[in-house]
Amino acid sequence: MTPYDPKKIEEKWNKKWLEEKVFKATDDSKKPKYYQLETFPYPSAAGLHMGHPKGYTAEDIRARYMRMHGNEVLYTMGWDAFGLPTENYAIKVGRNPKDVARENTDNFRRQVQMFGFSYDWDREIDTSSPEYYKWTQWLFIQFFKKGLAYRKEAKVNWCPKDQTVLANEQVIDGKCERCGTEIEERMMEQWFLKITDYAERLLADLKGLDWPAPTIKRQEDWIGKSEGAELSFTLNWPAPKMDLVFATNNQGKFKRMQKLFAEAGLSITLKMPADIGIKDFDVVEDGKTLAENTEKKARALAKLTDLPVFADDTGFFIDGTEINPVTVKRNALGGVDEKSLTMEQIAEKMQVYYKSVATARGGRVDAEWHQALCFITPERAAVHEEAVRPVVLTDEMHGTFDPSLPLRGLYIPKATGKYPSEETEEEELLELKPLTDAIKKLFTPAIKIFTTRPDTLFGATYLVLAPEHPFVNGCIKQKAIANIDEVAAYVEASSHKTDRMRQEEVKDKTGVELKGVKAINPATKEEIPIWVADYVLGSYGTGAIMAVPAHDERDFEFAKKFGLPIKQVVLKPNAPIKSYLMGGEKITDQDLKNLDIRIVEVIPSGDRKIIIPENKITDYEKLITEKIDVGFWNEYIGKETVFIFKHSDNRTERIVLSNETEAHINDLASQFAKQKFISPWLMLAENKWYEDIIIHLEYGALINSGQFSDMDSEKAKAEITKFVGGKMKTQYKIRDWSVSRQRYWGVPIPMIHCPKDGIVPVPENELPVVLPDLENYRPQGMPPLASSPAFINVKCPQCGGDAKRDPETLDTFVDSSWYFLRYPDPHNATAIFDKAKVAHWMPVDLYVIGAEHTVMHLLYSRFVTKFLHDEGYFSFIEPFKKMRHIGLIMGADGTKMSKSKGNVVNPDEIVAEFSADAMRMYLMFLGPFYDATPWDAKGILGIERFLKRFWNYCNGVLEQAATVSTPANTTQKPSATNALHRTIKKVGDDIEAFKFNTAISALMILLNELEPSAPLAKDELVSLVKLIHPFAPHMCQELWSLMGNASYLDFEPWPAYDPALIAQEKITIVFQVNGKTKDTVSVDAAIDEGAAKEMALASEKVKAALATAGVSTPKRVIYVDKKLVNIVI
RNA sequence: GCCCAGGUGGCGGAAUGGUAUACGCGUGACACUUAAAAUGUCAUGACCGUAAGGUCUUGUGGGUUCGAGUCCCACCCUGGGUACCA
Repeated sequence: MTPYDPKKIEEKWNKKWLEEKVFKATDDSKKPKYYQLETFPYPSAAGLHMGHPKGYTAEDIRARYMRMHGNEVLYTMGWDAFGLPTENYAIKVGRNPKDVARENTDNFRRQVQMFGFSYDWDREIDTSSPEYYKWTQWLFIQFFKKGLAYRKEAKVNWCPKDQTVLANEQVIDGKCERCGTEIEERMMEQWFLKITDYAERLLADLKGLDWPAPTIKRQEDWIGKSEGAELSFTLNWPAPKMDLVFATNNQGKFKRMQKLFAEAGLSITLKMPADIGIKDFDVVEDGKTLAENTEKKARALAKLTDLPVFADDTGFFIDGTEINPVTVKRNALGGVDEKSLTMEQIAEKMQVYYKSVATARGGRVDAEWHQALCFITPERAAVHEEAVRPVVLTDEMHGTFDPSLPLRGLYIPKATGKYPSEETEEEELLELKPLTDAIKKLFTPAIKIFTTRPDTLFGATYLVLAPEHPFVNGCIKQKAIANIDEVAAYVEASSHKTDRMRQEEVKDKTGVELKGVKAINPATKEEIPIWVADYVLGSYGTGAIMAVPAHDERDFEFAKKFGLPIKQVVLKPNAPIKSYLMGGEKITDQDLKNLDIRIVEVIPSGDRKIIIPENKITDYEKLITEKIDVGFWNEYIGKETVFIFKHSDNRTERIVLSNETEAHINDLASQFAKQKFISPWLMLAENKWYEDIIIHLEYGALINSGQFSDMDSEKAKAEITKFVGGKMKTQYKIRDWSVSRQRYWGVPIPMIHCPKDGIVPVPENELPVVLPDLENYRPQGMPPLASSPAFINVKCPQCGGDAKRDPETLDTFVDSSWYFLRYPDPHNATAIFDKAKVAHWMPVDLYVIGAEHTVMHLLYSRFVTKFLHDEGYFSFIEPFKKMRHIGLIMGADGTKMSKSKGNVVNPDEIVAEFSADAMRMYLMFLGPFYDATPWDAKGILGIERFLKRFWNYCNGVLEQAATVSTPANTTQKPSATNALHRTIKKVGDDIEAFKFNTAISALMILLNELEPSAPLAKDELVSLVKLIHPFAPHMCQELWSLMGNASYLDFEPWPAYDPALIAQEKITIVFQVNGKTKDTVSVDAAIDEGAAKEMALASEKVKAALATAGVSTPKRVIYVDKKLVNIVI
């Protein structure tokens, strides 16, 4: 018998697989494609940790399994080789990061090759190679060209000692990971990718993906969509008198606007740019929405003057969809350069275009005419307003053409029903009313807030602004408030706070009031105070909130601390609650436990006595009135309602009430709430009921809300928003992706800063911008690349003048956000990939990834995919069809493996001591693939034994077949064949379901059954070897070869099973009495109900059990097919 | 705090509402051996019992069901994520 020598076998096959390129994936194969993506590792100096081979083994099993099912499998390996740890390590040891990375990569490659993973090594990629990062740079330039890569000021973590920016992960407890110095936050101009533009699609397209549900949820949470309303709170300030520049050079338009301003009753003097000496300002119209365009235009002008600026922009909406003004103009002009045309020519072309739109839709089309307004305040804040007028688009040309009003004659205003040219002056003003109103609103001092609970507007008792809100700045600058110093100091102090420090203050909110200014609640018309507090973030929504302390926890705490009014406006629906205040003393969960009760509802006891109107007293209410001392609540025990009274001497008393009173009591409770306990303006200072108010965030019937009282709060959202002239709005939490890194070991950002032309991308035919070798990689207050004149100094590709390269590098997440698109065509030197190849292989059919990467990497990869889809590179919109997660391998002590704990298991040592096959199989056997499981050093012995036994068994069968004249299958028991078929089914099902642990256990069970006396026929043995092959490929390939085959087992068909043979197996039927097992019998699978019941009643053990119970005839006999008979007595 | 996952022998873990503890580790006994290792055989949830057998047991307490680890309600604990997102 050949002894099992795994070292030799594994070395032999690893070498052959590599040299013969056995697993090379063919692009034009006729087999169905299957693309399996492996998380490409970050090659650290420490080498692979156990988590890598766990995930990789699972994928290798699947890859080999899929090949045996006739698929052409694309299965690859690469290196995410750029990154900070390598750079830091290189600095520490005084070497070049490139050399360090190469060594690490070599070591990783050696290790994964040792495990025998079936990669196509011809497709190996490395993000730090110029061949790869050329395309990372190219990708960045495509983003830039589409306006999706831009620069803005952003907060960064700065280590003053290391003179560098740190990633969030490098900041531990507010200190630098390496030197322990307290980090600072600095504002720096950085590159961003505009992932926010894709927020809605990134959210919507999650539907239908075969991903773990928690992962989908985390993506959703990260995108953080909130639907709510934007509401405007006017201030008790007069509209300001001021000079205002209107962003137009068109006399007609200007005069018209002047008229509207006068109509709005504003004491504002409008000026044309020419009036203040500005001849030309840059009117770029390439924004996305009307509002964005308008602001862009306004900002462009504002750059040239200190005066406040006003701009507008217009567009049609048909069926609620904006006809993008840029698109419209582009379509209308038909590729002709705008600059070569006169105003009249442009107008004419626009008319023709609109006419064609109307004609295309059948002549007359209902539409909306939107006019976006933007006001740049003296503080340089942008305030927006939008006027909407319903119109009918028509294809009839009408009236005289007015070049200043290009669209007149093409629509009929709904307000007047006449063509604009036929309107009287009064009619025209009527038609323009929404615009006048919008203008009026725009210049009436007001604060916009975003809320998800517009239904609680009547309960908004104060406003809170973020310290960075422009209005706060304006108040300080214009000395418009009574406590300037206090507010300025607060703003100043919070600007020095790090986000971390803000977080620590969650429990203790700070803030100051803006004294001398009040806002007006648009619903109640009452004046409410305005506060500045850093619990409101400047970066979300409008940077301002309405505070509804009765229905928002943060507002509640703030109101409590500063004695602000709390007004309840939503009734709490009947629901259990956990804790409450009673008699000034908090009842804890432990108290409830001691009382052995369950709280169902708590009725606030007001001023400690319940007062019931005399004429309404019923017996039960009388009972309550008499009994009540401190408080009471009711709860349900079993099916009864119990009233519990708490008295001032801490005595509790319980009275059981019948069922029918329950509704009555509840009704009573809600009446109390309305009549007595919920005062419309509950002031902390004046009212000691305060503590009995239970803030809640639920939906219910509105109270104290004027005409909306009694309305359901969900419904009231839209109604109240409409009532106060707000608009429904969707907000996202996701922020744009910051990609600048001020470090060396990454992809150089392919941009050139020219003093004349601004930011210019490196021409694509000059890519890659190669990362230069430097003398010193240490960042010294500036990015390392900035210190290399040879790298930095460059000629501007546009003007040819002196310019500088961008000295920063890209976040490594950019490298990994597209690597799966490179494997289909890894060596393409002329394009990022060949479209046909990507169309063939993508999307990824299976991606196995650590649960720790479920947010960033996936979000970025999906974003890049959608972007390239939009650019026309492929038709799919999601990169990863199916995804599964790896659970961690923990140390033997059940905690995460770490050097400091000394519980790290080194894969090299395990392979040296046992074998690669044993390690692969043991990793799969440890526990469920998705769960974190501890590495038990002894457990692998079981796998080693199994492999040896299996080897010996196979060799035994083969020898017997060779020496004994009778064919092996004559000695075989039928049950062995049946067991084999049962196991073929089980292993296949389990591999499909990622249940590798139970697949292996099924194989062990089979071997236990086969040994020692149930040999399989030789062809059956082949099936068995194939079955184990994905788990232990070296050994199985060797066995296959010992059987005299020259081929590779991976391309042999997966064994089929015969369901009829599985059905022939004996089954065990259980006999129960009242659900307790009394007897088991082994029967043929063909047993029917009658026979089974008969056998059960005939069973001695069942008879004995019946006799003991003194029962002769059972009440019922239940039969579960092929499972059990339960006799109910 | 909120969200997610999970609590089953000495350990890792198995179980479409149907024999709880498969499979493996460990442990014990035995066989082989001069001996040890390796290998093989048997046993191995707890308690009571000489035994036959019985009782209990899947974090806790209830519920639904002929029957619950599995479904429902409440609670406790552990792990992970998140953090003032209005």
